[in-house]
Amino acid sequence: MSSADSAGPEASSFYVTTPIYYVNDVPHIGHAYTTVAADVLARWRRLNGDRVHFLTGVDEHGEKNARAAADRGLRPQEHVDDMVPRWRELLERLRISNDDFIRTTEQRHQRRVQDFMRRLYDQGDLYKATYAGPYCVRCEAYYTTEELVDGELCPIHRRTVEHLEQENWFFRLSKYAPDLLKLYADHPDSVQPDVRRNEVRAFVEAGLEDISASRSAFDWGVSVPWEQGHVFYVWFDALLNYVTAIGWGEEPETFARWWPAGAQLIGKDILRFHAVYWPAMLIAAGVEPPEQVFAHGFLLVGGEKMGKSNATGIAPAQLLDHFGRDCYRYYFLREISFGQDGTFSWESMQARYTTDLANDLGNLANRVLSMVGSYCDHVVPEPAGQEGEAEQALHADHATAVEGLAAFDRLDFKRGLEALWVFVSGVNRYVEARAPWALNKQGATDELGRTMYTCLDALRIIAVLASPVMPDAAEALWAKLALDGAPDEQLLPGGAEWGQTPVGRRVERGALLFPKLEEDE
RNA sequence: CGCGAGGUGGAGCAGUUCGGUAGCUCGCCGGGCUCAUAACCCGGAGGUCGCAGGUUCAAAUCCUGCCCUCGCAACCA
Repeated sequence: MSSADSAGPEASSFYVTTPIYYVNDVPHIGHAYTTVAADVLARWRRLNGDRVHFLTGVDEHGEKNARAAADRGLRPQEHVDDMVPRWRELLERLRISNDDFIRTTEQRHQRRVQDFMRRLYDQGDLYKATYAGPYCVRCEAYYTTEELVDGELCPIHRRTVEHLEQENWFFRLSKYAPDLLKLYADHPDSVQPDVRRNEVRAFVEAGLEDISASRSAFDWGVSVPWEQGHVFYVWFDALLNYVTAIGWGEEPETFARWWPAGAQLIGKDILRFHAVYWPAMLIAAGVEPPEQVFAHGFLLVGGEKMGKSNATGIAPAQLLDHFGRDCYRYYFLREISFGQDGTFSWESMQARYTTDLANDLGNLANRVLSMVGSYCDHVVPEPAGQEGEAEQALHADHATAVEGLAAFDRLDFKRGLEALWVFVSGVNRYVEARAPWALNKQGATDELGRTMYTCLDALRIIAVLASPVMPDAAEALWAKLALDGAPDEQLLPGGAEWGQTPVGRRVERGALLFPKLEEDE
């Protein structure tokens, strides 16, 4: 938990990234999953007073894009320009609060990639060698003969591979194995979860080979400045986005402010690139590795792994249309342990919506506001009367939520949301315990005021605490309570403390926060 | 002996680090309340914790063997 009593109130900086997505892909729930998690983390850190820089973007280079462009009769740049908007649309629909969006075709990126790579070149970490073998264009990868299916098909795409012989520049990855092992040992947080770190450590311990860092068979990439006809291998280009976007080599102050990244979120499929190659590149260039690379699990659909390659993707738009943005953001983080594989199903999403959002939270807001309307003439009453056992129980639930949400710091969103819901149901229990309808009948005005004030105040706190995950609902609740400012402008821990709801405001019951959905499909 | 993860009431999971009443969500059954989106609250039934041994006063938790599932195995969101 962040210490509230540390002397220096100056905000710490936190840089969070998602992978840059391959423009040529169709956005699916896997992409959205990583992006939402990063967004929640970013919003959570902001809520806790950190200065946050949140980066996402797209990877536009590589032979695959060049070929896709050719198929459409377009120049590569025209093709990627045409593809980028749908990625931006996804961010908007999910209400992602990224501070920057990088495209690898941008000049700022290309220039800095060249500078970075030249540095490795100048110090002898890149050397020229011939690489030959079966090559899958769609993977942009060489395979060994044993890996091929039926001796000629790419194991991923089941397409015929090509035989390629290229003069490539190689990066002396093997040289940095000791540094990597030291990194894993000294900074266990640098690769998370632990399982994943063990995996990469075992991989590195088994011995590293150097990896090719350039391609000469095509030209859609960042050109190698010291050799005509070569472009950098797309992974070197892509990984460097994390530092080029914050001014590496050209804006030292900006760079120093954000780097090293506090959290780089990835899917476990690209673990090796981010937990081995990436820190090795940085170490080679004399740059600190990120504080944390966190690999989440896969979303399984009907027990099947989904991914961009096997195209079993489900369109986020379909889910967003049906369940809405807040539910989308909530569902995946609440249902699945971040870091482990998890199963997505329409039914479980429907269940989460109905139970957690409509019944527990939405109905709570509605019943409280309804009672304030009937019993208090729509006005926030004085918290008169005495606190009793009911309030004490509620305070305990509140503490559970506040403490439990610190799990977000460890990217354990599921635990954090579980804790928050202890408080949500705690307020429902509180309503039962106090039975405002009975107090109203008895004419126990003071007790009634205390009760309704406490409920409204609790809703205010819930709006603040839920705002990183459900920004829309948090705002809607905020408006109903006639509060000033916005839920995400509050700061923890103060913003989630009791007694800050102003008395005397007129509150609005308004529309349901989460109306029940038709039980279709 | 390639590396790793996992097998817990109908479903999905937690608990296994530092052995000692097996917990949660959904579902099911019963009760309560009536402010609320047939919502909310309380209680209950239901488990040989993959299999077989072992250590121990005591094991889901430690040890051994086996079975099953799933990832990774060099450049594949």
